[in-house]
Amino acid sequence: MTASIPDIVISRLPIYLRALERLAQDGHEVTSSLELGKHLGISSAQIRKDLSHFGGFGKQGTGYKIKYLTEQLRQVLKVEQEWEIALVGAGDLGSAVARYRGFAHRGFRVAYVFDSAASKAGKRLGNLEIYPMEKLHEIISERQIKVAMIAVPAESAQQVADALIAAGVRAILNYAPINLNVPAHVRVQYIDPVIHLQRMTYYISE
Amino acid sequence: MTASIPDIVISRLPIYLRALERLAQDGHEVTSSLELGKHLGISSAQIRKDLSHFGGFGKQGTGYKIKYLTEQLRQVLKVEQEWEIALVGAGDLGSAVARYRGFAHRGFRVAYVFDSAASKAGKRLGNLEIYPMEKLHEIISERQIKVAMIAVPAESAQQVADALIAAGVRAILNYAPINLNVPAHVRVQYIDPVIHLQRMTYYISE
DNA sequence: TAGATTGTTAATCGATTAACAATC
DNA sequence: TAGATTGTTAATCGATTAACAATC
Repeated sequence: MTASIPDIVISRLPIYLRALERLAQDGHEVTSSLELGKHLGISSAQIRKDLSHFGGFGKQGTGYKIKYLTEQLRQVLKVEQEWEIALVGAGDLGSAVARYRGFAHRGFRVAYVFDSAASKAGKRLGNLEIYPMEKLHEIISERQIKVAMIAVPAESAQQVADALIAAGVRAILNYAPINLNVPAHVRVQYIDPVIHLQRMTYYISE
Repeated sequence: MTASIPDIVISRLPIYLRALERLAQDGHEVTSSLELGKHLGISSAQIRKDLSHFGGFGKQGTGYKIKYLTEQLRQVLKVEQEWEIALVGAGDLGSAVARYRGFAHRGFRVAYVFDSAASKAGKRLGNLEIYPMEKLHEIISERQIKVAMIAVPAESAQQVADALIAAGVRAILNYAPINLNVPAHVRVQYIDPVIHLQRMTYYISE
């Protein structure tokens, strides 16, 4: 615990968690680093090494109890309880994100939605009220929201990020196709489908 | 060109391209590895090293001409011309993806949409017709579609992937929260917002 | 017990960075 | 020319893998 754990290790834990949940759904109760590795295209040694940073979760000869390992990984990642998320942007993309049912049971819930359009303020998105940007600081700081998603055009993404951070947000998932400048205590992740697509076309030959 | 270029290098090129396009939009004509690196939080040495895999795109003393470097990177990534994309799944998420305007001018266009629901077949999504799954093989193989996106529930994602690959698809962007098993000649990328969120909460302390 | 699989060490492999000659 | 920045080499750093003793 003294030496900090490489971020690349942290980045694989959610993948393991997702695979474990699927194995559990399929009725499995126990798995091994070899089986998990085959599912994910990762070497068994890497999985064991990654997990060993946090403790010995398995048993020699038998492997890992799925339910137990799942609980442990949830604790490590701090997703045993639900984080309330603030979503900024209620356009096509923001609406789809707000309606996405995949957050439930994985540690997150979209709890507040903001949009700069005066025409949208007060309207509803599913069972959520859309708040104007003027309310952002008050709500986020009072409710101590730490996690946010940005689904606004690239041009306004940076200023939205600044406002979120000023209100206390510590983790931002940015759907706008632009790099954000943030202080060191804030984490940012990006979702840009084009980046992924461009990364694959390189390999497509005639 | 004989030694294959590391995938991690390829994965950064779209990021560089996106930053260059933004600089161009902001009226810049020239940049340097140092400036680009500051924007992206990457060392200038890494940027120069990455680019040098493909040729000398800059000039000592002055840096890189943005327009020229942009063209070169587009060629390397094979996105000078537009790829037609097949989208499978026309639910909330698929609809938002189909309507997303960020593909234009970045090398991609959603050209065909498929959905398994009989109720949706023949309906329109924007200006695109929704085809039934039965048409998938015929259309994708005849039009030689090589790139596809999957926006169906996790339970059916693998069989959709199998069908796409059988029809000739070589690159899949998967929005379903599940790992796909694909043959070696097919590339897969994943978009799962929860994975990104879980990767950040680890770092949030009280 | 015999077989299987973990956790961990050491070896290998690969990626990043520092430094600088080349040169615009 | 003097200053700046590239492209590239060598050094450093870190991550992955192989191997195996420990042990269930």
